[in-house]
Amino acid sequence: MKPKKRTTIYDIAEKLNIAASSVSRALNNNSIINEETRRLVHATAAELNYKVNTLASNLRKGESKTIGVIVPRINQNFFSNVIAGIEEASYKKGYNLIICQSNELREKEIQCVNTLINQHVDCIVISVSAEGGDYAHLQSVIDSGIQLIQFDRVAKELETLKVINDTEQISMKAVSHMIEQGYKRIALLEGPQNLDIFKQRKEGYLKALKKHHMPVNDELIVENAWTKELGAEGTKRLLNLPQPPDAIFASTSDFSALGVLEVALAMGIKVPSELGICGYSNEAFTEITSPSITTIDQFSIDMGKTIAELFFKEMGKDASSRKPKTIRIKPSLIIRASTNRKDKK
Amino acid sequence: MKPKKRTTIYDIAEKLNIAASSVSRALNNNSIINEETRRLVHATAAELNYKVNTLASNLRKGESKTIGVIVPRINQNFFSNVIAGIEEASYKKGYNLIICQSNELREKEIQCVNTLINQHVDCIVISVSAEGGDYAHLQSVIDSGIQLIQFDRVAKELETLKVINDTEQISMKAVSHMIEQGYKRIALLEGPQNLDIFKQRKEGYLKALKKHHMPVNDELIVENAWTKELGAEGTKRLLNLPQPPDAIFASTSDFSALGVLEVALAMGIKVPSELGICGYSNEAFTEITSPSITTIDQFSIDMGKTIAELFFKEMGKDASSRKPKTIRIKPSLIIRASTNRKDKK
DNA sequence: TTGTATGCGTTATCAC
DNA sequence: GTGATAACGCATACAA
Repeated sequence: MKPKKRTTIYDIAEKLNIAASSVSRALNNNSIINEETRRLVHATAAELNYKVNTLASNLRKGESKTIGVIVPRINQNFFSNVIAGIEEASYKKGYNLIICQSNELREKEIQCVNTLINQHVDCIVISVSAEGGDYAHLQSVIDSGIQLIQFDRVAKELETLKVINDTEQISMKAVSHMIEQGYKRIALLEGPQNLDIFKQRKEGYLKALKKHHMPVNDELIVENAWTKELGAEGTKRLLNLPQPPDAIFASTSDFSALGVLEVALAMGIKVPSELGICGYSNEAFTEITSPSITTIDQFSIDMGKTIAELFFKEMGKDASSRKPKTIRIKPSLIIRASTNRKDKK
Repeated sequence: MKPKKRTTIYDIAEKLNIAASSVSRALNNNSIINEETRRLVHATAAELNYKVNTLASNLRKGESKTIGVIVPRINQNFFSNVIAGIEEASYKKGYNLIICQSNELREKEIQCVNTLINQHVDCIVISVSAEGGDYAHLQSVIDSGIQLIQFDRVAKELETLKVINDTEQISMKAVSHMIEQGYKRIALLEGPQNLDIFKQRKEGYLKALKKHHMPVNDELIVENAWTKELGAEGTKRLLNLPQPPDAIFASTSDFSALGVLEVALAMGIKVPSELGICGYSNEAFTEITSPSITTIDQFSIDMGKTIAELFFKEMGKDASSRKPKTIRIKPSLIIRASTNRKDKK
């Protein structure tokens, strides 16, 4: 036996001897419908266990009430928090989320974009993969008349809605904080420079040094150190220099900061007295390492909510009157033990 | 100007002076179609930037190629890992994920279920919220002919597909391990007993005690201690008993285990020599606390993949020939410093 | 207030 | 091989 056919508005109409359109109206509490038929329709719908077919409804209405989200990895704290934020805000408005992960691969990202366009989502929210390349696929989202919102890792050349952190400024603040703590040779672990956010973190680092009239030392800048392992590796190199750094800004992530910490402890280097460490993202574990790690909170859940709210605010406007717009969320420097050598008793 | 109408198969048909049905066939490389027209259609489709309307296609075909996932919280390590696993496996098969979070609320969970039924998803994957109550809404999923797969937190009375851990067994193993380490008074932090998984963890604890002929002591069992804060609170009470425990099995989560650790350290109690601690879930941070925390790895990403594979395997069968089936994934005890007092030098 | 007719974009079933 | 046509389930313009 085949799975039983689901009841439609026609089944209800037939049973009540009225037109399907009336059923539709009654169900949507739409036009001025007789209270009695409205009641009857609802009762019968419940009785027959009727469920709207959102597919059909959306097809007819030309909207999907769905937001597509593409992130490099779903199971990364920052991203899952953003997603949770988007979900919370959009659910209230009756919107659903379709989630895809690009796994940091351009090819998969393109596939995801196409799937979401095909699904006729009303909006695509994306944080681009690290692989880089051109953004023709994102342009085609815009061309399809679908609202595009970039967040965190954005392609800045694309004129879209963007929700980002004030990355450069907070990075500058973090490095300035280390300088004020008396650190003299501050190293940088940097991320892939084809992503703007990592460029900006580096820029903040450079500006802080400049502002405090400190020299920029290329041997203190380590490329592509954005995992715990790469961070650890870079740290070993740094600490074995003739003139090793006395602080490290792991601008890529808290994971690389953790790599730094582990290497330092293994080498018997005292944190924060001999080496200051600052990470990025405020991962849960930064609070509980010993010493705890200074880091930057990106307010990821808020970011998600902001994204959803931005979409709903811009939703009404039709494609041609859309203006690019950037919302900046001010991150916050969380000073912990790993850079705090002045307040120590 | 309204957002420009998207091109349909009719636009292609018109341009090539053939029937829309032929376009459809060509696009799907379906029935035996002339190679030349096939080529032409594909070329024109690309030229006009044609994108299928999955909504329409799905409506016609009566399937959605979509899997709905409901979890208490998206941004919780275990769940985001499971989701990542499901995504990875189902993406390959051309399936999309719609994600909802119940926020541990029964009411929202019911809403999520309804939304997903309305969306005509092909399968609903759920880990039920802690609030409990009856499972009529899940029954209605089954009644709608939608495949239902429960994981981790399952309602065992419902005859559905289930993917779970061997919870009781691994809990027993964890407690046995502590006993073998020489701990004599082992306390339990337990979770909401309306959820089977927490019942089973307790059961494992009890069985381990029994097996080793150790007394069960009710004052060593703390109810509802499933956050870091509640874990800490419970620990304070335990450690202030006339006869305090010398080990704590934080069966609810690593977060409560962390609460235990912090309280112990604050009270100057040495871990593991004076107090053994075992958590649950293998959160990233358990590896980097000092001492590192013994815990249980649930293989969450594998669990996600298993769920997706199970769905695809059962997919062909129609609703009436579906049999309940439970797949058990063997978790693994990860012994770390917090319970290891024998191997110490 | 209600019914009739039509279309959303596809695909499947016929004919030819 | 290809074309015409109906149908998926719903919502709306229009008529009544």
